[in-house]
Parts: sequence; C-alpha cells; structure tokens
Amino acid sequence: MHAEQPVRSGRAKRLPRAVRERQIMDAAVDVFSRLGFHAASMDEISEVAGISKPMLYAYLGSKEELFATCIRREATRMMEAIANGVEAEEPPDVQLWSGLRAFFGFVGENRASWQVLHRQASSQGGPFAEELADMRGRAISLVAALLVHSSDFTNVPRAGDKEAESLAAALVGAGESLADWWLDNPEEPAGVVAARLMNLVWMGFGDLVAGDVWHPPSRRSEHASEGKEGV
Amino acid sequence: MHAEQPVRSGRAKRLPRAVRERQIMDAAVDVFSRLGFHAASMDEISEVAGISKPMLYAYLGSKEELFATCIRREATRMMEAIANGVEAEEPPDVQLWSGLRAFFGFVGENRASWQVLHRQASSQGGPFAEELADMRGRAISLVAALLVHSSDFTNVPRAGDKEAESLAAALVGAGESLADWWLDNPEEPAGVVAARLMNLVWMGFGDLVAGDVWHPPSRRSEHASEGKEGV
DNA sequence: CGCCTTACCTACTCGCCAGTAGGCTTACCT
DNA sequence: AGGTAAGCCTACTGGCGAGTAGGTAAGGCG
Repeated sequence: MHAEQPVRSGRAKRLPRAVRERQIMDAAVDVFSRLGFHAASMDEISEVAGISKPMLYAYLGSKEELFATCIRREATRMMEAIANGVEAEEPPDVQLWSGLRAFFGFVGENRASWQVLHRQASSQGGPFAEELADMRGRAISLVAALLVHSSDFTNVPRAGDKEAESLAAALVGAGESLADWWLDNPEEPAGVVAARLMNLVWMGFGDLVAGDVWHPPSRRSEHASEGKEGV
Repeated sequence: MHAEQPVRSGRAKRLPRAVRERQIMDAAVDVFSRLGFHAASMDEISEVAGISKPMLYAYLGSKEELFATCIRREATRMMEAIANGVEAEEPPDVQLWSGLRAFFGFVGENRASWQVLHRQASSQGGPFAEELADMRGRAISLVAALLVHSSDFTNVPRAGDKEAESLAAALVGAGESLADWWLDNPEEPAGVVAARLMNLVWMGFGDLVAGDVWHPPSRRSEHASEGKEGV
C-alpha cells in the first residue's frame, strides 16, 4: 500500500523517463486493483500517476499492454520475494513453511499487487490469464520438486512425479485461495494465516482433529495450537 | 454446458413470462461466464436469449440487477446440489468426501455457473462479492460444524470453534481454488479432483509423503494411490 | 367479432472512454 | 546563446453500449 502522491494540478515537473514509468506502473497497479481491468480508465490512471493521458500512451502503449506489463512486473516481484525467503538446505517441511511465510508476507505488504495479479488477471481471459498461468506453473514446479525431494528423505518407495505435481497444484491453489480470502478478512496477521495453511496441508484434518499440530523446529518455542511466528 | 438455442431472426414466438425469464437467465449466465460482467453487453445477452433488448429490461431490470439475480440463482442451485449429496448420519470423513464429490460434480456439469459465480462475482466489487461471501459463509459454517462434531467423536479435549472455523475457511478456499484450477485443466474427471483434495486436507502432506492415503470405506475396492471414485 | 392486455419489436439518445492530432516548454549540449 | 530533442499538455474523434420512447402483433374473453 504505497501512498500514491496526490492529484496534480497544472503542468507536471519534468522527470526522466525511467522514473515516470515507475510512477505510472505504480498508479496502474493501484487503479487496476481497485477497479478491475475494464472499469479502470486510462484517464484515471494518468490522473493518479500525476501526468496526462498521451504520456501514458507514449511510455507504456495501449491499455492492454500496460496491464500485461503490470502483471509481469508484479509476478516477478513476488517470485523473487519467495525465492529469497527459502533456504535450499533446510528440511522439506521447513522449506515449505518459509515459502508460505514469504508468500503471505508479500501478499500482506502488497495487497494491490496480489489483487491485480490474481483476481484481475484470472478473470480477464486471453493472454493475461496465460501470463498468470505461467507464474503459477513455476510455483507448482517448485513445490512439486520439494515434495519429490521430500519423499526421497523417507523410506517410501516413490511418490510418482505426476502425483507430486497434482498435489503441488492443489497446495498452490489453496495458497492462492487463502490469500484471496485474506484480502476480505485482513484482520489476521500474515504469520497466523501462513501457519494455518501449513498445518492444514502438512498435518491434514485427520491429524488436527486428533489433536496433533505441526510447529516450526524450536527457536523461541511456541505455545500449542496457533503458530504466531513473525511475518 | 447447455446448448443455447440458436440466434433468432425476426419476431420471436409469444411465450409466457416465466418461460422467457428462464431462457433469459440461462443466456445471461452463459454470456457473463464467457465475457465477464463488464465486457458482456445487454445486446448480446438478448440476442443469445432470442429476444430483443427491451424485453430484457422489462423482465429482469438493469444489467446489475440481472447479474445479481444470476448469482443468487446459481448459488442456490449449487448449495442444494451439495446438501443433497451429504447424509448427516455418516462419519465425518465420509460426509466430507460426499460433500466434495457433490461440489466437484456440480462444477463439472455447470462450468458456466461456477465461472460466473466465482470468478466474475468475486472480481467485481460491490454487492456482488457480498452475495458470494454470503454463500461462502454458509459453506464454511457447514464444514466448521462438521469439524467440531468430528472432534467430539474423538477423545480430544476440544478444538475451539474459532479454530474450526478458520480451518473450514481454508478448506472451502482450497475447494474454490481447485475448482478454478480445474476450469483451466478440464481433462481430469471430477472424482479424481475431489479425491485429490480429500487426501490433501484429510491426510496432509506429512502422511502422504510417508505413503499413507485416505480412501473411502470399501465399496468396490480401489487400487492404491488415486481414488477414481464415481461422478 | 371487437376490445384490451400482454408480449414483442425498431430505432433512437446520450454518456463514457480508448486512442490521437498537434502544439507548447524546459533542460541540456555545443 | 540558440538549437533541438525530450517531456509534457489541451482538446478533440469515433465507437460502443446502457437504457428508453413509442409503436405493432397475438392471444384471450366478453
């Protein structure tokens, strides 16, 4: 939630192209996330960005190009945030936990990004959804690899790659969905939401109902049922 | 996927109001699901319905009213489908399984309904999202009740109502999301998708990775890892 | 048979928004 | 200083789509 700088009045100060482009992108993400692709108008985006419409067209092209660019930028930012949060040497459950925390952390601090990325991109058809599917694909591969690796650690014969991928898809889906739900129920901190999903997907209802919970390997240790780990 | 009856040419046959309203609603769901709320035009809906625009306005009111009516109708149909699939006397895991099968069965046979219901309704803000949130709320309560009841069956002290509700939210979210994913990957049968989610949420990755799976209490028995149950 | 209600139509208005034409101004470079 | 290019603007067009005005046919019923 950046504080978009206020509406301009009169001529805007001269700025180098790169800076303006950044401002415009920020404005576009903001407006697209609030209004949706169709309802968002180039007039409003230019106004929020503090410039006039022709500048918008001069720098970022048509409305569709602009939107696609937003999606690509935000997707990249998010994947990087997650990658930075995970240590490849840790055991699988810890890696998953770190990934979830990084993911929900990103969403929490970039609600607009997530909104435009997920809800808007997926409800417009066409090339936008593909862009998104692409990112989801990368995320799924990541998790699938984690799972395969994870069963290597155990004594289990072999949990087919295909099956791992399905499960990964389900988990990524659950994450997307929980993040969406969180948008509408923002009172809870990121750590709690992440812990909830971690427990659900790692332990399952079966265990939870029986009273078992997963919790991160001790650091400052946690009281029983709801990991309140930092964001 | 109903075969919408073809485009009319000339004057439409006189029909009683109730019948026309049904036709119009079907057309509206179809068009909204394909194009999204904003891109859908009243002209196109009226054309698909086989009547003229003023009829549309006469019967169903403004575009927004029409959309809201679609959401309500489809939400009701869906909740009924699920309710009909579940027997209150069964043990909790079986109830959950039946519910999931009914849910994915409905989505499979009513892709357009689901699309309009979930993707469209949630990406438009305003009263539409509320309508949807309402339905989700009912679904969550249902699952939460199931969970609470479920831990009554075990010897566990008590899994706070609040926590049950969170988990229910996560599960419902996972279901929504997996259904969405399924829209884009329609090759798999409903039963497989349902089984996948069942395993994920009931067993958890922890157990799955260790080689344990959940499967429905024997009927014609299933070979190991991927429940290919009905629907 | 004629009257009226209900179903249905064609043909507009009007506002909004993507995209553009054409011109002004400020900074930098020689 | 003065040229020039990069940054910026106001003010338009053109099309599309929501919603309406005002009229035509068809079935029912006295």
